[in-house]
Amino acid sequence: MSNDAPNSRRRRSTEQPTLKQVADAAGVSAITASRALNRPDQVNELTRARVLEAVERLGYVPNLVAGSLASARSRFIAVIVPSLANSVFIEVIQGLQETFEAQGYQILLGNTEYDLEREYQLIRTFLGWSCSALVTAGLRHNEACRTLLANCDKPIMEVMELGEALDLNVGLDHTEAGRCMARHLLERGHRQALFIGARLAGDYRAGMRYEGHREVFEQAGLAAPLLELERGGLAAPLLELERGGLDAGATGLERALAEHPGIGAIHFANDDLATGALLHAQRLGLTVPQRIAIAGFNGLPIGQHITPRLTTIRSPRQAMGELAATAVIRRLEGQRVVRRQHDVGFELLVGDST
Amino acid sequence: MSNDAPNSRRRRSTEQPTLKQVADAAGVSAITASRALNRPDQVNELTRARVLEAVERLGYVPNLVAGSLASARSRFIAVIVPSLANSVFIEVIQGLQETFEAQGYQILLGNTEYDLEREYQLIRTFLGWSCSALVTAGLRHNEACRTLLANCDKPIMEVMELGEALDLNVGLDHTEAGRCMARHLLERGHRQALFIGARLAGDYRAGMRYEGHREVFEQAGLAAPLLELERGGLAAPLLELERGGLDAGATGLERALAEHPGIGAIHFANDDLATGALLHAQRLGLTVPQRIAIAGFNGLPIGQHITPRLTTIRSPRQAMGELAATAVIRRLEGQRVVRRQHDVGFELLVGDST
DNA sequence: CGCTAACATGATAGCGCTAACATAACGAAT
DNA sequence: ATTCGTTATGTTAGCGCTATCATGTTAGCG
Repeated sequence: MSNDAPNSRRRRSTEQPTLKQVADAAGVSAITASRALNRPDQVNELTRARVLEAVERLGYVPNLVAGSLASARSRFIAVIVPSLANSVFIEVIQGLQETFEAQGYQILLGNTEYDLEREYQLIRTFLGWSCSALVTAGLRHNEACRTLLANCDKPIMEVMELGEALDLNVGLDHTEAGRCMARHLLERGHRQALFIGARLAGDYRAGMRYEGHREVFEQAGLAAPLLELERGGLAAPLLELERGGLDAGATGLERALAEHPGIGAIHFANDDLATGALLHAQRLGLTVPQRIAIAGFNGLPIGQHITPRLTTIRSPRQAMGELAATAVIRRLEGQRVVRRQHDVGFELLVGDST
Repeated sequence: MSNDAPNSRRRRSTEQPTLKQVADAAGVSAITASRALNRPDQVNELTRARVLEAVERLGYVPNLVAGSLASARSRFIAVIVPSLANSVFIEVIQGLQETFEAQGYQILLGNTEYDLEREYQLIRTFLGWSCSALVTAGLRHNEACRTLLANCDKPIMEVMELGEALDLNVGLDHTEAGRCMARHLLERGHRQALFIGARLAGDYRAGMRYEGHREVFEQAGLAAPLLELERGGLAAPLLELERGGLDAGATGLERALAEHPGIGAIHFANDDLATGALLHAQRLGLTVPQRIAIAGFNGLPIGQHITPRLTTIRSPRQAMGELAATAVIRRLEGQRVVRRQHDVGFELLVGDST
């Protein structure tokens, strides 16, 4: 039928039908077929029906790579997190994914493993895929990253924490969260409180919570000792933390009792550690909160199911993802974004462990 | 210098430098620059150095979309899971991601939300991105999916469970796991055991475990009652399960006591439910395992930290992801894959709750 | 009846890269 | 000197799609 002259340099890879073949089958030009699929309102209804019928009949699957190249748009959203082992990031990803997928965007997930150089490489790769926007967990990047992000002229969304953002920012104030819990401990009469975290160089948001905690205690004229488990960055080989921190929490409690005999309360950097410690305290026969008070951070379900119920701080993580995605989508659709920065806040859950 | 005649139809979108510009800057042809970046061994060392220098100087970021179109390869791996809320899938994803990323592959994550039609749409999209391979959680697909997968001529890896797979398969035998736990319960003298699951139509692997459980009990001449919480598919709006099943486990215990007064043991479909029930039993003052024995499935850390320690079955989920990725990579690199099917097995963790 | 606007469709030329083939230079083997 | 193989590089022609501009067709209007 059509021009099948065996051109010397043909190199079609798959036998997948192309848009051209669909168009021929429907008796229209390629561009009309393209419009029938991507801009239905620009095409006559009957024409469109014929194209869709041909698509169905031939089993056509659009080549999105070619489409992206031609249009220089990709509907990819780069999402970069430091870890998948921490449920906190998973919940944010869930919120992002749900919202982006509903609008036809595809997430490209990158895991830096708490390595800023790795983040840079991921961003380069994702830019190479002409992603429409980038979402990163956290505000800390290395110099190369920051340059790349600043020059790429795409929406950048930084989530998890608030601060001096490159572009858009949805998160919460971790220092304030630390202050909040510290005030709660003081209110409950705990004058001797220890903050326990792990690898604060990597988990720097926990470090910010400690700063808030310290500020409050020092303003009250009290000491604010810190006990850091597995010091160092989170990129170091994982030990106890690998399994979610429950073991590390137990270890933390032991070390607290040994190294800070007078301590009456422990403010843990997260609920995993706090839960591990609480369960361990029960094994040791220590009453919580009478002998030792325990506080956490994150508001994980498990903390609200154990007895005594864990005092902790909950942040709306899934909502954070949803809000972030919504703001990015607004921007992509050309609407002016009113708020570049959005504080999602947090909630003190007063349990029976303090 | 070069031909800058203003062609009428120019439509370069970004100001990003192209490979051609890098090549010009390095004084070589575009293809040489391409080879310098992608096949370093095919290019003279000095030439390559000049190209890399130009890349650095111009801040060139390769356009992977164009590269994929030209080569009809994409280094994308489609990974399709039914949910991100369940840590079980996250762990598999972790194993996959780690292994694939190390080999330069990028994961495209899709979430079906337990909807087989959604799975079909995702697969179409991912095929449109010329993904190199597809990994799906589970063996159940609808007809359209199966057709698409069978005809796409790419490695297909099905993980989580073992059975009649389309291509490659890494997983474990859930029916056997159910049998294993049932035998354990019988050994411990529990003649009156109830299986509690939730939404078994969606979580059909739990249904398989129940089948194994039932088989063993019935062969012993015993009843194997089933209590299904929130009956229906997992795509239905989530209620208690939303928060991970701890609440649902408590509810399950209550209902078990009310509806099956004589029951002495409960075999839960997973550790979330079992942990929720165990903690609730403590609140109710029921001794575990004397008054009621509790078993789970998954081997989550929390189950091993509560008192009494939860009897459960652990499967190597991260390793499953790693093995699956390794097999897919082998296939992609043209090596013959010896085992199309790999049983990763499971491990009975005997705790103090049975 | 001509003029314009709105709609529907098509021809052409890229998007930025790489596969396939072509060429050149050089030493080793015949 | 001729042939061959190896290595390094270049020329050309796409990959499959869509942006851009052009054209045709119909309706609306004074």
